[in-house]
Amino acid sequence: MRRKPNTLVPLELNLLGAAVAFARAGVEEFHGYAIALELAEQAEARRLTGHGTLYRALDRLEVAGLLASRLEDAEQAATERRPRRRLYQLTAEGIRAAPAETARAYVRPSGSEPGLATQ
Amino acid sequence: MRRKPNTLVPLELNLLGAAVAFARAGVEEFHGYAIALELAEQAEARRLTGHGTLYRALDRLEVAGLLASRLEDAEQAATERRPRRRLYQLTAEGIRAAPAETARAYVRPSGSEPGLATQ
DNA sequence: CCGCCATAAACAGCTATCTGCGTATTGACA
DNA sequence: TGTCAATACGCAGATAGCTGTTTATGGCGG
Repeated sequence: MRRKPNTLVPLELNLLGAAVAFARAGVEEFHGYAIALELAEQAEARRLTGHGTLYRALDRLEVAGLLASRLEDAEQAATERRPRRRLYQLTAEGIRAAPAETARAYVRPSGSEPGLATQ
Repeated sequence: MRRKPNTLVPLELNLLGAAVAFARAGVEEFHGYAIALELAEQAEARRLTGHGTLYRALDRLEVAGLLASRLEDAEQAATERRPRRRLYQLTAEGIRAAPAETARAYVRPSGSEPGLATQ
């Protein structure tokens, strides 16, 4: 797809928007599978079958410095009897890179909350 | 299946035999997926579709005190980029409970193939 | 001896992340 | 403008372990 430097492909914009939406909702960190479910539920965007595309896009965003990731606490995963998650967080650069419309485009009005729930 | 106390069902005997075989081969600890692959390869026993049956049988053996398990080191799994394993080990009681024939039955000597052209 | 029922086994699917491979798309350049 | 190459995307499946639901089976009471 020979990408133009310093641009984001639609899926990346989408994910960045999702990250902003999470942040607005007070969720500092999110993981790939959560986004996969979200996208599947909204039936929006691609199917992301197998989630391979999604995880690779998240990787790219991290490499680009727009997201930062850490592995979740191992004990947490163990007590909840599930695989360990990789938790992503918006960086300052990521916030800058996400245009307002992108975030709005993702948030998709259900009732539309005008005020920003901070932090 | 209303089991008679202090007996093992075939699958459990099979797993116990596998554990003995591993121990004989110098492998102190093994994990469920490894056994699943082993069984699938040998095309022996049941299909164990989804591995659910296998993991439940391992659980039963642990509850019965014939196996002991621990979660693998989280860093180990992380550096190898795979889910964390549960590592099983024979207990003294497990060794006692595994009759010699069971172990031999599992090991299946690969030395002698009577008339079968391998494929 | 036969039916009841506890439970093992089979089938299906979830939770998470990641890799390999073929195809589609797109930016760059001639 | 058309071609080429880089790369995103979609599909498939690997890696591990675990749960829910139905079906099969075997021990035991009557």
